[in-house]
Amino acid sequence: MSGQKDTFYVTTPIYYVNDVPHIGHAYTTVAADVLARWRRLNGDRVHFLTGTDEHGQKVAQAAEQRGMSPQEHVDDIIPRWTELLDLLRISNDDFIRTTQERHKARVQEFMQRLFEQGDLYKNTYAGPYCVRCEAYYTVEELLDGELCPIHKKPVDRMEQENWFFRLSKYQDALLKLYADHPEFVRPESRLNEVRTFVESGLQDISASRSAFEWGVDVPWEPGHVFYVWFDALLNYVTAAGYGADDAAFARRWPADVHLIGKDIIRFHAVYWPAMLMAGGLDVPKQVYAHGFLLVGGEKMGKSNATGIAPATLVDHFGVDAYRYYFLREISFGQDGTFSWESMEQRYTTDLANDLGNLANRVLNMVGSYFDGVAPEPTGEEGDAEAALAKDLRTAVEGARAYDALDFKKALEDLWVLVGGVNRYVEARAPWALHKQGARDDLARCLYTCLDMLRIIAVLISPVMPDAAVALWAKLGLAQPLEEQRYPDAARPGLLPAGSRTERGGVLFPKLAED
RNA sequence: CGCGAGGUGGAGCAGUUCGGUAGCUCGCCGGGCUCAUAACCCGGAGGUCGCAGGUUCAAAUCCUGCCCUCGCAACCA
Repeated sequence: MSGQKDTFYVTTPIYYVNDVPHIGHAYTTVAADVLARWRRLNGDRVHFLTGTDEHGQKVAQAAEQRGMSPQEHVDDIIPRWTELLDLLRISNDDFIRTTQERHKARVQEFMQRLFEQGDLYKNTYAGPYCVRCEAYYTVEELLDGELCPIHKKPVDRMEQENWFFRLSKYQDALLKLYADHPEFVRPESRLNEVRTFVESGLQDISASRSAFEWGVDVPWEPGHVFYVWFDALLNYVTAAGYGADDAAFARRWPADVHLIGKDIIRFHAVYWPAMLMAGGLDVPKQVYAHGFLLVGGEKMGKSNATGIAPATLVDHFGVDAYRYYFLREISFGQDGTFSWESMEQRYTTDLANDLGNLANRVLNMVGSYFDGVAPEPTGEEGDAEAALAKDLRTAVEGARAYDALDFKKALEDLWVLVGGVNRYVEARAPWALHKQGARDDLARCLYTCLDMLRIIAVLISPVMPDAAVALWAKLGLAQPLEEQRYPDAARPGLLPAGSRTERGGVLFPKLAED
């Protein structure tokens, strides 16, 4: 019974099960996975959660159209999401579905508590309502005064008796949270946005729906289900063991970081901490909102998003390149543009030419000059080694940028080392040393190259797990890659001389012309 | 006066917190090397850092005003 938090807990949003997975979903999920793998590399105990949001009116309607029960429907389409995780090598420790009993029962308990302490009250809400959006609109928001601004379809007039959450009661507590813990919302510009919103005055929000049944039942009010956001947000605690496994929950909660897209920041940075305060739980340490992916210069929507399924890109570029591209190309907190051309360029330049070719040329020389056995580094070190040592420091220190979710910086700094080893090879010209018969210098040079490749394999492993393992295998290292720890494994000289390396088999083959 | 983000060589970006040689990738030009996936390495051309003022010995970086682009503006993820 430690009762102490000792686990790094990272989450993605739970994805709306009716959606078709697109690169936006994959972006958040990959980033969370890289963070999880990075913390594991640091020796932390990690709990990485993702999952699906399966309630709501649209799900029920989709099911009805297919002549299925809602549960049959979601069970049927859930593989879309689990396949995405496999496709992208996501190392989540748990996968929550909001239709699971472990979730629903705990949601009811949590909300019952809010009800009993008076944080929920009954009121009537009336207004224009779009069924497809599952949302009320104000008259001003409607197109021509009668059409849903998103679906361009006529809206219904809806009047519901709803249960409301006293969000307004937590306004001051939220402002205190932002003041005391500015790191609660990242990047900083998002915090400013959130603070301004809260300062402008919070209204209570409805927490239940009575027009349909597909949701978590409100225990004290038959015919009502909880509004899907209350249901959905609570996944972060129900999946961590809240109310079911107190020991596990204590080790995990509060979450270290909720990774989200900037579109849902209000729910995570305002409603969610207010709910937790009401429920007597700690708020998460951080909500990190990343930017949007733009496609063809436009905000990604359903139309252009579905045109580029993650699977299409993975088929063409491979899973490692997929993961690498989005994190290297785009500043995580900001919007970024996806294009097929830039992805091709990243692949060819960074992966095939710089890294893949480096591994290939080094392993080839070790094969030719030392029969594939890593030599003892007998020769003296010189200026070339000193320059390389500087690049190594850049890469090793740069890796800490993973902690700030600055993937771009971490990878940029790592590629300083990749370039550095290429420069080192040029400076030492091992092919010339071989011709001169300078065996000691040649051994020093190629040992150093192999040792640097070992470190590179460790440092790329959070981002490119498959490529890291492949490179690790080529180096003939006996100790498993997953047992390596940062920063110890990034110290030079740890590659055992005598390792049997393997030539041939290209890490990142040139893309086929098409 | 709604809020926020962005406007840096041909393209895409970093740098702006704590002012002081304008950096990276790609593209272009020239050279080197030959171990390697025609890959790698070196050098070069190219920018009044949106505009106009101000502070300062010194501003992409601080202050003021303005212009342009894009999001958000309460229950659609």
